[in-house]
Amino acid sequence: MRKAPSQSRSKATVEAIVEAATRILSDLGWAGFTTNKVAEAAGVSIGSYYQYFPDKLSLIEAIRQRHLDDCLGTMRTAGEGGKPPAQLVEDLVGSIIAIHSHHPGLHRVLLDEAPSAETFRNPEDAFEKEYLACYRNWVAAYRGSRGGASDEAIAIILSDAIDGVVHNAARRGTLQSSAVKTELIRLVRAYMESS
Amino acid sequence: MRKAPSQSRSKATVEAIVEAATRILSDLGWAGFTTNKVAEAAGVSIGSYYQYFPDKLSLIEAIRQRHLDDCLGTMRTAGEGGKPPAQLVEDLVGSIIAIHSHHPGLHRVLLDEAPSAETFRNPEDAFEKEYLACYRNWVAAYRGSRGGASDEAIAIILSDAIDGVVHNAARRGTLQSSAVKTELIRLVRAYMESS
Amino acid sequence: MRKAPSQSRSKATVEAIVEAATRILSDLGWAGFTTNKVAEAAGVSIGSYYQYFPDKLSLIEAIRQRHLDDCLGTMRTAGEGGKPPAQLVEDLVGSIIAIHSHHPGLHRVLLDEAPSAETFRNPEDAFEKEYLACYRNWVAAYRGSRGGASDEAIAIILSDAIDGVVHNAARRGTLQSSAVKTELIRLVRAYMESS
Amino acid sequence: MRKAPSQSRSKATVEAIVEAATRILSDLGWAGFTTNKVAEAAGVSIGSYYQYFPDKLSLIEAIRQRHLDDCLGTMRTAGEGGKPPAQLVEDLVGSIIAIHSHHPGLHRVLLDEAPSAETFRNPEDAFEKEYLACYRNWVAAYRGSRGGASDEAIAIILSDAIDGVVHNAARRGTLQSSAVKTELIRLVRAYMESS
DNA sequence: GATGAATGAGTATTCATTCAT
DNA sequence: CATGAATGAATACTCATTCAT
Repeated sequence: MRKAPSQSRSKATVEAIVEAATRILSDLGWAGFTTNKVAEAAGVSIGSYYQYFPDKLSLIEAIRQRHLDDCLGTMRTAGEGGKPPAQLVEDLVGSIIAIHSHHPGLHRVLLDEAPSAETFRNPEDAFEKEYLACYRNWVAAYRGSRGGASDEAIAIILSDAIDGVVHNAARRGTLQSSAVKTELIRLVRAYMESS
Repeated sequence: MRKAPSQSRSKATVEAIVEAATRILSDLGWAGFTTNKVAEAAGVSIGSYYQYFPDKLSLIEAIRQRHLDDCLGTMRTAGEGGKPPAQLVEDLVGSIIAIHSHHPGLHRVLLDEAPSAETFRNPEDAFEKEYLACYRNWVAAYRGSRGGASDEAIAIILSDAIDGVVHNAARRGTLQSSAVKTELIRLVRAYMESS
Repeated sequence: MRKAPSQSRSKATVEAIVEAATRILSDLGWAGFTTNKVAEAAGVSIGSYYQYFPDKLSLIEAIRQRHLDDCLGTMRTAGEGGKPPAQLVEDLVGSIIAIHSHHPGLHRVLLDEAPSAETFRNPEDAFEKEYLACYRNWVAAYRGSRGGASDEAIAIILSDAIDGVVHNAARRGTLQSSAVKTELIRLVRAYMESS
Repeated sequence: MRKAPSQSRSKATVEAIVEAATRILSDLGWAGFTTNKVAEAAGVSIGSYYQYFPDKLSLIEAIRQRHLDDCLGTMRTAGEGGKPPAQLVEDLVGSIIAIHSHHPGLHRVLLDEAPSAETFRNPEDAFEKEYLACYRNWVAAYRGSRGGASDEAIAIILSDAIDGVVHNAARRGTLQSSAVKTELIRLVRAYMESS
């Protein structure tokens, strides 16, 4: 972002922009997503848009970031509190599905239409590092002292498999299907308990 | 595609266009991918391009289709010939990894930058149907007569999980890592053998 | 220029653009000079404009270049043919005044409003080098073997003084005044004949 | 200017703005010269800027005016005190060169990039009138009662020739070269003493 | 008087696509 | 069939200027 909104007036402006953008992206897709249209929908002048966002991409990134923050928040809490492993899996899967259920249309656009920044799925990225660290802790807590591959290798495979199942279900609009949740849980448990 | 290339000269033209497009997409990314540039790189006039492709999207789809055909081919053969289940998994995973290793740069672009047609991951799409059917057969062959979720539900989860692991590894450039293959095999086996 | 106009159709296009630009610059000044307006006035689409000119500045440069070519042409011929010095001066001054009389409004805009390229009055520039060389020859032919400053130093002062007199007269619209010509000739002769 | 700064605080504000503007123009050129940037560099809000300057052009004019005032000051004193003609020329040329040596980068921008007001080199303009009057007096004092063109015609030619030599030297960065000064003096003397 | 958030008209430039030759 | 000159709708982004606080 070009400039941090300090006063409450500007905070509202930024909020309105992000919300309008989410709506437009959801409803019209990437093709209908123009900075002028976003500003208008937000009830804000195009000039105000560029006070806070240096360009078009940075708005997409801001939206993506909010989603990533949600995911990270879930990961941080899902591992807390010494629950039994079975519960751990159910909570994690449930949370991730819940997060991706908020704006179903948005995810398809974000995944398949909007261009991604360089940092997307880049292991050097700060978010990716912390996200993976959460998974690593979670894996360590789950598997106990069983042998085999490193926590990190398992964390990556697990994270990517869940990512694939959840995102593709979101694309198909079947994220609410109970079968998806049940089977995903079964998948995770089976993998975690294998040798 | 606008018209099927019947003569051999036409076939060569189409081939040249698709190859040039693949190269440009790989090297310059979606941003550098313009129809005029593709035509020039293919040694063809822009007018000729539009003889064979009705628009820009159809070229992307043609490229994607080649990849999907590869995947389908693998799925068709991977399930053949009454191999033992353990072998079945190894062959499948190995083939999918091999397919995605051909143009590493291209996949990242296709996944994260290029827009997808409506048919992408659409269950109504002919490719999706056949692809899923392969998985279903494969699942049926593997699991035997165990109870639980339907073959279809399992096939979808499995396909999506593999998709997630393989595509994210391709994005990171770690597709050749042996840990990816080993763990992916373990994931599939564990899931297939669970209750 | 982005691309040389090879066919006669495209040559006409480029010509129409440059002419329309000259007219607009002359009539509306730099403020009214937009690429879209130029294209429209030239009876050409904005797309055609950008086939031949990479940006807005390059069109200004093209116009300036034509003027510089005129000046250079004059300098090349003004020194030819062993005329007596007195005649030399009169021909030179007359030609320069004539060149600047073609589009009186244009010069004021080009000088005082339009941005100049890096090469403007840059001694490293090819045009500047050749232009100065002409002046040097001319000075050498005029002064004979008199001592004093180098031909080059004299050429620069002379060129700059003429430049100042002619351009300021053009700005004021007094270029046609016979006093300007008479006195400029007197200035040049006096300088050339001084010790 | 919108209003004369009467209090000392206001004077300081105006001063800070003009100085910041000079610096920015010098360092970043006309392209980097924006009212917001100038205000920020001056440590003043953009709102305050518009208290003192009605628009952007007036700031440029203020900067130019300071330079013109310098020139006029020089002209006023250069002609005083019954010096011998030879001394007169040397003082005049020396002063003009000195004035243009203060901000070399600024002059190139002011001459070649910044747009000029309608008053620029406009004979109706008060500055132009007074400046020319100085030159006329100076010419009259120098030439004595020799015949020929009017004092005014000579004054214009002289002023423009000096303008050309000095400004072009400033553009090239050769204003400090002693040859420029020597030859310019020689040019003026030769012209004044001819016929 | 001072502030700085907000404004919005204005413009250069791209690139998929057409069609006369 | 091939060519490539021409098209023009569409859009990101700037920056001088205003005015509510």
